[in-house]
Amino acid sequence: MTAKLKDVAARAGVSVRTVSNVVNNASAVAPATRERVLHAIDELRYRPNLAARNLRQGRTGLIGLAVPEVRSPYFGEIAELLIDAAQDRGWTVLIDRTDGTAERERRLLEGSEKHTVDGMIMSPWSLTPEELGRHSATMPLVVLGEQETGGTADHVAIDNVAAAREATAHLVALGRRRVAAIGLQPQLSNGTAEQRAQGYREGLTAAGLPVEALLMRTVASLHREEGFRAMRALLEAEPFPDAVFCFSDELALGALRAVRDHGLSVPADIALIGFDDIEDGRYCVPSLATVSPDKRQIAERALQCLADRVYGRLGHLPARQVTVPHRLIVRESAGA
Amino acid sequence: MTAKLKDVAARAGVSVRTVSNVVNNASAVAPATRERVLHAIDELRYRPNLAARNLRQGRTGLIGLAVPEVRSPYFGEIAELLIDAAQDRGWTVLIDRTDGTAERERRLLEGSEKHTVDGMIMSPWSLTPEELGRHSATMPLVVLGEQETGGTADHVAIDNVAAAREATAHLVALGRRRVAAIGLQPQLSNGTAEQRAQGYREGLTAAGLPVEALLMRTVASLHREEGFRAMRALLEAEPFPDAVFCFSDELALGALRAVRDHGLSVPADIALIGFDDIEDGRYCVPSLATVSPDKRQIAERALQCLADRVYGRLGHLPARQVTVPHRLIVRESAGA
DNA sequence: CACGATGCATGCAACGTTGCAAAGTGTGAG
DNA sequence: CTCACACTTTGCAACGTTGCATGCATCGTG
Repeated sequence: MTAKLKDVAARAGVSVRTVSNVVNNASAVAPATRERVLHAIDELRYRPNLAARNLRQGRTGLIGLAVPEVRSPYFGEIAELLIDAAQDRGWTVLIDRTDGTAERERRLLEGSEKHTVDGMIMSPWSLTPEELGRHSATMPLVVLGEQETGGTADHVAIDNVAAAREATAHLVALGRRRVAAIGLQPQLSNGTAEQRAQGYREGLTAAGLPVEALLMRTVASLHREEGFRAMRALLEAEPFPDAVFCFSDELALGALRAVRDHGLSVPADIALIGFDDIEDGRYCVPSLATVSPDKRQIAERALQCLADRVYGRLGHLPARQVTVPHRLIVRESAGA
Repeated sequence: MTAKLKDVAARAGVSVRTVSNVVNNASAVAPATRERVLHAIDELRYRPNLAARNLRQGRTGLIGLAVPEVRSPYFGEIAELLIDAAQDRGWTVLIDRTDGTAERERRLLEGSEKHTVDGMIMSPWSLTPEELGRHSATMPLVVLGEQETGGTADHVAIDNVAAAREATAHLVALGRRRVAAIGLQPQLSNGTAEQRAQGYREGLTAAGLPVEALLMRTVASLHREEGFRAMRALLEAEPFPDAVFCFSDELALGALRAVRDHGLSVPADIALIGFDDIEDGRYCVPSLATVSPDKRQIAERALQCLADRVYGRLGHLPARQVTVPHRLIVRESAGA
């Protein structure tokens, strides 16, 4: 059995309350007493029982992070940054994976109401904005990568439309005329893909190029396989695109492989730009041009929003929309 | 304020205790009563307060997972599999990142004694076996990827020596005579690198080849950059190696890039084999040969061990050593 | 009909901590 | 010498849940 406050108190010859005061250095404690208590704590290897503390205080020190998948490089990096930022604020992060299914996303939001976590950061995939908004009434919620949600959930994201427009514009600036897009997901209520598609169309239109349905490929996920599959489909139809804007770096890596398998060269025959700036893109051959969201700032701002809601009066703040900067990183795959 | 048992009890016109019985379907409850209680629970949107439950029961339903980094593909995949396996057992996984520093590893083990988690799974990097053993006395601990630890911690790992030997033997079987190794970490107490080095040496010796110090490169981490750096160093000295066994796929991906930058071809000029079988290796160009540990089984066995310790009497079982199978996957980078 | 067995429901206490209010101690000013 | 005041310490209650023991019907059996 582990030592508890009572044991420490007995050992140090003071009241339970005084030990608690020392542990939390709340209220004034005489230096001599503090010394004695600390010594007792050390001797008995006392560790506060978090369950009891949480019960008493009504907070758990845990926040939930729900992402479609942990192993994806993008979410992995985001998760790591969030954990750091959380630690600075004394929080521990509970990571959960939604697989991108509406059912798991819903279940997590409901489960998060079991007082397990003080708040939740979610990167939704299938859930409708309305549903997200409904839950934010019950518990502090920050949504990543999604705009325009009802309710009181805060939102942290980059300007996806602008980012996609810039990426497309860059490909056009290279002299490419048949710029394809891989990554549309019309079946999802998640608006991110639609925003990037919108930016892509705007980029083409601004350059006076037509928007061709045949150059826009839908995918079932943002994984390499899907990029591979979509690129192969593009290559089967004549004429080829001479550039492709992929809605994620992983899609781009899959596409890259398909182009090489087809005996063509990147960027000579087909230029590629991805999205997310994952580490792999910096080391593959050729290195991958990409749109780089400021991930550190995403993590920082998301936690700031959450802290405001958890410590401020819940529901008092209106929903906030935080836009984080991004930049286009030109590497070999797009003519660097 | 959220509803509690008392509120539900009042609503349903029964005692608090009966509601608790319904929630946990413990003890017999008359169908009619159960119905009434469930209805009240639904109306009030009651959710059990985990902090209170944990305090009462002395368990938290959380287990800790400490890995050097979350964003690394290998640990990301392992984490995901562990989360699945944990969920099957009603556990939630709390992921923590150690950065591979002894200080953070130590802090996590100590922190895990705050009754936050029921047990811990750790992939140690810098901590000495003795230190790990010491903590396993206080809390159920399962160690991944490390052998020969004192104390009562269980160990789950593949046979690293054999795996490295096989990888080396394969390169030799391709006709390569100057087989280098990238990934030694003599400064670490973590034994994994040493075991792989041992297997590498055995593989060379078995083929009648000399073990050359100049062909064995140390690294500071298992990241791409380090693989890149180490490979460049190997290329600067004449004569080149004609094959390289990297102690991780990430090292191999960095090395691959260095070889290409140097104007050489993989596998024609230099064959490469990595370790871990991460997803990236299947899609890069050329695809990466690798040693593939059975990750699913690692996760499954680790959780089995932990469950045995948490639910069985702590400390009653002697330390167990579980060896999980692996296999060599030959892809383009090693002559497929 | 009496009695024990069974099924169902309940009240009390406790898990380890902290908020609150108040008690005790000592110091300096009036 | 007394009183006000600051400093330090304390006891009690409560957070929401479940283990334990027990009460109260009802039922089946001898």
